[in-house]
Amino acid sequence: MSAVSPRRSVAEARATRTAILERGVAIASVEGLERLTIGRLAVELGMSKSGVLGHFGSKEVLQLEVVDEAAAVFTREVADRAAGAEHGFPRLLALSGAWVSYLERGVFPGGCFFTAAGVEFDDRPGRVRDAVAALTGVWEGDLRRQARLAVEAGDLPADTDPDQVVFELLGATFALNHALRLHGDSSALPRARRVMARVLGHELPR
Amino acid sequence: MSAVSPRRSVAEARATRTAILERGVAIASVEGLERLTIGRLAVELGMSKSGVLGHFGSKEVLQLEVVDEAAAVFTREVADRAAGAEHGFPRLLALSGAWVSYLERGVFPGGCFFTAAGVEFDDRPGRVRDAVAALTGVWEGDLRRQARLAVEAGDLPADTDPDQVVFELLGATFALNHALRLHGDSSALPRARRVMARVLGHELPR
DNA sequence: CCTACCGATCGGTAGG
DNA sequence: CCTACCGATCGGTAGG
Repeated sequence: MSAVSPRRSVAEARATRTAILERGVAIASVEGLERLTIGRLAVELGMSKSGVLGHFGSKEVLQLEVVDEAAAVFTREVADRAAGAEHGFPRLLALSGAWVSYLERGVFPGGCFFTAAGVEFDDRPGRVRDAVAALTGVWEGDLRRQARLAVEAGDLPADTDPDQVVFELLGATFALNHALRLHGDSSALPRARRVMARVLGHELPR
Repeated sequence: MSAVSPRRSVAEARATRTAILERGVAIASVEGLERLTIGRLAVELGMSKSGVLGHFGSKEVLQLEVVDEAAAVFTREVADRAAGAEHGFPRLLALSGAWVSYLERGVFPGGCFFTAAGVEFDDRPGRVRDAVAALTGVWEGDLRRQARLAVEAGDLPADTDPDQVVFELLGATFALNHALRLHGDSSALPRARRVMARVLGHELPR
């Protein structure tokens, strides 16, 4: 009979690590990356604190890995859903629709993970802040690129500022997340779609 | 000779209380209402923990008073600056301009207090969440009322949805706060003004 | 992966 | 307004 707790196989260790990160993303989206504590993860997963910590070495590394896991979820639930659309205007439209759908579906139990993490860490220097800012920046850069391509292809007016487009799409999702989470007001969903449709000059796909 | 520390006068106690709240608002805007700890306030103000706590009785009451103090600052720095404009369209325009100016001036050291508090508490039931949601709701209601008056006066198109106007103004300020705080990107200031000017059909006052 | 432990800090109380 | 203290929890380490 093999021992029950110590010395798990590599595959088992990896499964444990995944379970920690998935639970961590859920906790952090609801209560923030700071309230994601090692002891709490340990209790919820039926492990010891040092068992949890052993996978990461420090809380900061745990936070960084949770941020990366959240980015993987966002990519899967938003970007990948638009991957079938051609670059430029069709992709921009598909990304916008998938972005609203991601909030509508409540992919993270606490709303948009990156909205929460951005506000939580924007004034705290460190690796977590840098990671959140970089990932957000990549997403905004992707959108900007699609907007630029759409202008070049003549699908958006020639005087369209791609940065302005990204700014307005971001604003719509922030305002939507706010209405849904703080006020429980789902009537903001068509409002967000309406803003995006106006910015892009076209109805969003569902 | 009167004693140096215990038994302050009523006026002195009130001054101490004000100092605690002002420091508390600053800390909370940067690091959040949760990291606003009694011990930290005590150290920064050169007091004992129980000296700080004695003014409020519990951390939750301290947080509620800090939220109220932040609301007073917001009223002074935004709403009051537009109080000279007539109700309806002029007021809506003045409020929007003052709102962007409030973010540009960096009234709170950590950016918009209510954006931060809203995201921090939106998924945590309790009195703090209720207070933040209520204050935000009052502000949104004020804006909606001015938008409605503007429609009734014919200053905004008759088919304008006041809720949509408020949603888009909110989005502009959320996106602006995000760009300023997370990316240090002040080029978002004219973008926010541009969004608002389009929503209102008129340039913002400075 | 565990137990056992560390110093630091949390919110809060007793008593003056 | 203070000192002195409480139990709980924090991140993290030693050693297996």
